[in-house]
Amino acid sequence: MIKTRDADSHTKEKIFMAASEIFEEKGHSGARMQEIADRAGINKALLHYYFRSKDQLFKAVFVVLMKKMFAKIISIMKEDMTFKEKIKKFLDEHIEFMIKNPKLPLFLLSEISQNPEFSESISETVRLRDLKTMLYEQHAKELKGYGIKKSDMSQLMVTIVSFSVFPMAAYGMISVLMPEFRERKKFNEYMRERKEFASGLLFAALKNRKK
Amino acid sequence: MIKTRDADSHTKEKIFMAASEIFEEKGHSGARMQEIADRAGINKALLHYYFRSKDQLFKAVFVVLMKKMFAKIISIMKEDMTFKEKIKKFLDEHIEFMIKNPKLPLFLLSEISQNPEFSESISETVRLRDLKTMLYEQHAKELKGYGIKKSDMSQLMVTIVSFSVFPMAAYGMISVLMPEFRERKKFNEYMRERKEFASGLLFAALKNRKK
DNA sequence: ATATAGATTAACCGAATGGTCAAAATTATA
DNA sequence: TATAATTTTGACCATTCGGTTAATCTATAT
Repeated sequence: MIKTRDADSHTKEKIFMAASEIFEEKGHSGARMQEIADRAGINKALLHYYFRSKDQLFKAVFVVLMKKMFAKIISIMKEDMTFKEKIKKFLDEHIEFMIKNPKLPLFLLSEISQNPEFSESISETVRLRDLKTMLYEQHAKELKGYGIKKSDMSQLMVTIVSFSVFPMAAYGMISVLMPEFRERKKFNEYMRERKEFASGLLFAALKNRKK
Repeated sequence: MIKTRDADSHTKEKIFMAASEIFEEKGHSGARMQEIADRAGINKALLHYYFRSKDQLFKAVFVVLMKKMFAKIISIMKEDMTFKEKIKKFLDEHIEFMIKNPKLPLFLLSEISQNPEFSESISETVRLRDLKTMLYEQHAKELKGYGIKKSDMSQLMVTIVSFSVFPMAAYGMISVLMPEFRERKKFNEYMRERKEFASGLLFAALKNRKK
């Protein structure tokens, strides 16, 4: 077998990065192969040489971005900490991650909604079968202390994620309604304040909840 | 002037409805004029007869859907109630509205993010200049009682909206991670439970917040 | 009945788009 | 250096897509 030269992975990576950017910005149907080629600085035919079709290129990008998004979440949830510590760490790191990848959340939400057929390839990729059950069993005492039943977990988990993800996904809308956030720096500041606000709100409520 | 026959407005409305559905499902770039014509049961040329171009048709639909989404929010916020009552009513009616229009939230978030040039036509359309300031002045005493400063309002408002909007926008993702919600009925149930959960969480926290 | 204006359609157009192919260029191997 | 394998490119193809046009149809007014 002949070895691949370093140009190989290099080019493939350039394509992959360009594709990630374009797809994140414009989505699957809005992206153009030509534009991806241009940004990668290569000929369009090369796209099809490395990735057979637009769909396959998209799928490759999508799966990686999906993993990227969930990797951190899952690893934090598996660490050896109290529930409260986990949530705080999650808010901190997840918000920092999204500040570096601001278009990612909305991209993932949109594409998964428009292409439900990816569902399968995702649940294979993102291994977290039943995160909420796992978490509940792991922190049963602490959570019961907060007055949280197992049946509350879906509401709780979605709420926690929404604290960080929603403002990021809704950035466009927010910056229209609150023009002070058109400046990206101001918005990032806002997101960082949100770490404290969200965990403060959540645990103030939970503290109050136990009877 | 010759009067328009009933076919006129009827047809235009059929087109508009078909376009709304298709655009909501697939977004601006994913939608096809032919598909819209098919769903409306008319010839493609008629689309261009009533609305000059795809962009204009889209814009017409977008503005109306945007109004539809904000109309209720704004009217509730202007009613004569306590802040707490407003929030509860908002959660109730907004969630019921979204159950009837499940694709709408994600569609608006996506399109506004991809076409920031709509910003202008929106801020004209959606009149709520500075809702959070208005609300704060209206409920100054009540909010101060909760320990909320004016500077907390952006965090608070986004949080309240996220309670209802996020799970709806993230339905695709949620139904992958929590397969029990693939059944739309179960998910709607979940959303209705959320009314209580959200206001419960919020006001439990606020109660705890005042020192 | 005939003329008129608006509504609707089939057929068509040009540009854009995803994709292919054979040749050229580059790199690795013998 | 010669040869084989891989990478890269320009030119090209078929299809899709938004949009146009001229003709047909329908209803109303005179």
